[in-house]
Amino acid sequence: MATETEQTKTVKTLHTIQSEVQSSNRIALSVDCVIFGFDEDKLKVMLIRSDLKKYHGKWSLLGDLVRPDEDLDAAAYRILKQRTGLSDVYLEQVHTFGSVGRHPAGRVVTVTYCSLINVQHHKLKILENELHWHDVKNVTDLAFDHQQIFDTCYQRLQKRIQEHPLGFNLLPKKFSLRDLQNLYEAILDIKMDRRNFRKKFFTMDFLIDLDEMEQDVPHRPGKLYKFNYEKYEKKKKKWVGIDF
Amino acid sequence: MATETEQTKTVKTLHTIQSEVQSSNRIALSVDCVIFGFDEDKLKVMLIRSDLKKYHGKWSLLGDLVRPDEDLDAAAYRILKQRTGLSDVYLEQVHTFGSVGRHPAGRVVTVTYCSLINVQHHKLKILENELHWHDVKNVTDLAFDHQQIFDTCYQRLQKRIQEHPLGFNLLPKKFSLRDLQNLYEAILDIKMDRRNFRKKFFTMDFLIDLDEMEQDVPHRPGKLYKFNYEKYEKKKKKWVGIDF
DNA sequence: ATATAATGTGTTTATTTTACACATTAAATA
DNA sequence: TATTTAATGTGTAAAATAAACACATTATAT
Repeated sequence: MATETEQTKTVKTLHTIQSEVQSSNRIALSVDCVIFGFDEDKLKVMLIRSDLKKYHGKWSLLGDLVRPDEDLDAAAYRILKQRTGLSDVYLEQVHTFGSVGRHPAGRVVTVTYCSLINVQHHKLKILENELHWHDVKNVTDLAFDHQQIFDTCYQRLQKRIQEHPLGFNLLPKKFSLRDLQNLYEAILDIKMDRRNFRKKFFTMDFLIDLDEMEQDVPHRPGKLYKFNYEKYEKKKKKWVGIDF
Repeated sequence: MATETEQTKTVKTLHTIQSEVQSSNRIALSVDCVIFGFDEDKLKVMLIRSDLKKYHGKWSLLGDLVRPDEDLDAAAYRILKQRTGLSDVYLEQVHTFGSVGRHPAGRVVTVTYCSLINVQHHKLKILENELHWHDVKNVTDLAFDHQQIFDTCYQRLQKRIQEHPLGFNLLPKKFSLRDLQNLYEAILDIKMDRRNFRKKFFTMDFLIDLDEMEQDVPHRPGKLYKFNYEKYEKKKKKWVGIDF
C-alpha cells in the first residue's frame, strides 16, 4: 500500500492512489452468456424467461453476478456449467455493456461472453425459467438491453467464424461437408457455391477423411470428416495486409 | 421492482431476482485507456508513472474509477479528455480484465479502451506523474497487469488497422503516401513494397489528391492527400468468406 | 554543376476467387 | 426389379487480386 507521503504529491487516480477503490463502489458486475447452438440446420441461442415485472414475459440471456473472489472468466465458465452442464468448450469475451440505466435493479455493468455448444451432445436437463433453444432468426425484443447484447455477439460470431475454425464446436465430431456448409450458410445467412465451398476446405487441408459414410439419410450418403486441430494450429495463416 | 410472489417460484439469478444486486457488491470498476500516438515515424503510447509502493517507479496506463452515475463509454471519454484534452477521436472498447488479484488495492475489474490521437495536434500540457509518450518498442514491464492489457490492445490495433481506416487519426490531416506507409510499417512492424502499397491505396480510391506538396523536406517533396471518409462509408467492402 | 535522397510510375507472374454443368450413387417408390 | 428422386462428387476457364521487381524524375544540399 502507498504511504501518505507518497500520495500527497500525486493527482488522484486509480494507479497512484487507491483510497477511493473501496468507497465509491456502487456498481455491480455481472456476466451474461450468449450460448449458440446448431440444430436442424438452424442457428439457435439459449434463452430464459425473465420474470422481473418490468420485463415480464420477455426472453433474456443467461447471466449472474460475478462473485467478489471469482475471476471474470471463471464466472463465465461457472454460469455456462450451471446452466448447460457443459465445460471444456469455446468461450470468448465479447464486450462489456455499462449504460447507467440498463438494469432496473440498479447499476449493473455486464461483461458478455459467447459460447458455442453442440446441441446433440447436450440435451437440456435444467429447464427452470423455460430455458430452451430459440431460432436466432426469431430473436427479437429481449429483456433489458439483451437485444443489443445478442446482436453484438451474433455479429462477432459472424466475423469470427470466417477467420477461425469455431464452427466445428457446433457440429457432431463426425460431419459431412453438407453439414458444414449448412452451418456456414445458417450463421452467415448467405448461400454459398457448393463446389467452391468444398474446394476451399480441401485446399486448406484441415479435414480428415474418416472413410465413413452418413447413415440413415434419405438420399446418397456423404463422406464423414473431422477437423484436424493439430494441423490447423501449425499452419494457420498469418496474413498481413490492408483490406478495407 | 418484482414483488415477493413473483420471486418465490424462480431460481435465483440476476434476471429473475434482483435482491442480491446491491448486497454482494465488493467489486470496483475502472477504465484504462491505451492511447496510441505516432511521431517521428514511430508508434507511441502514453504512460504515467505509478507511485503505488508495490509498483513504484513502473509505468502504467491512464485509468480511473467509473462513477456510479456514469456510462462506461462516457468514463473512457472523460479520462481521455482529462488526460489529453482531446475529445472527438476514435475510442474503442477492447477487453475487460478481471483477475481477482490484478490490483493491490482490492478487487478492481477494468474495462480497457483504446484510442488513437494525433501527437502533432496535441502537445501535452498536463504532465502530472511524468505523463509522456513512450515508443511502443520499449514498453516492457508495466505496473499491475498493464503489460498484458497493453499487449492485447496493441494486437487489436494491428488487426483493426488492416481492416479499417483507423490510421488516419494518427496522421496530420494532410499527409504524404510515405507518411502513410511509415505508419503502417510502424504499427504492423513489417516492411511493405512501396509500389504495391501505393497501387493498393490508389485502387481503393479513398484518397483525395490535394494538389499540394510537402514543405521543408530535405529531398523531393511528395504530394499531399487526405482521406475521403464519405466515399469510404459508401463503398466499404462487405466481403464474406472463409479464411483461416 | 553535381551529388543526394527521395518520389513517381508499369509489367509480368503467380495466386486466389468466381462462375458454372453433368455424371454418380443410394434410398424410396412404383 | 426398374424407375424416380435427391442428394453427392468432380474440373475448368475467366476474372480479380497480390507479389515481385527497376529506372527515370525532381527538389534540395553541397
